[in-house]
Amino acid sequence: MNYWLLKSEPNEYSIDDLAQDQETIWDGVRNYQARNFLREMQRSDLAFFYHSNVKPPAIVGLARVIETQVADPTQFDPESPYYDPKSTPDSPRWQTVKIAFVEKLKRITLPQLKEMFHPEELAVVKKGNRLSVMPVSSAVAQRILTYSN
DNA sequence: GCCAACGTTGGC
DNA sequence: GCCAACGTTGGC
Repeated sequence: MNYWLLKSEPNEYSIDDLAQDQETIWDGVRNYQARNFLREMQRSDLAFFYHSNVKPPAIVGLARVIETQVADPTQFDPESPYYDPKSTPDSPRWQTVKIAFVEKLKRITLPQLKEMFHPEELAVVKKGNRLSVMPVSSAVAQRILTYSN
């Protein structure tokens, strides 16, 4: 089983939104590196839910991957800001996953994460990192879970 | 609000 | 295929 980190701006979609919805399709990712990680995800993988673009940014919860290789529906929707006219239902360009709410965690802020981990251990503490989907090693994941329980 | 980092676009 | 210009992310 693998661990991941998913960034979201809470004014777009927060952990409370996920707690209310219980599950959601992680749509709107339009970065190839992030998509490649989404393609690697397997059912029952766990993802840390991270709030970005707020003060302070923080890990706030946990989600579980419940369905993989989901074609992002927004790529076919001309009304969506994520519409991709070059993508067809026969060969969708953007795959994602469906995730389910697991729990809210005791918040770990970015400054705290920087104290706990080196940039090589956890990409989200690296300066200038803009990737919205990234892997987390199980050693790092265990330390986060221990800290926030 | 600023701006560093970095991905994407498009002219050549 | 290079790279300058441009746009976006996201911490500060």
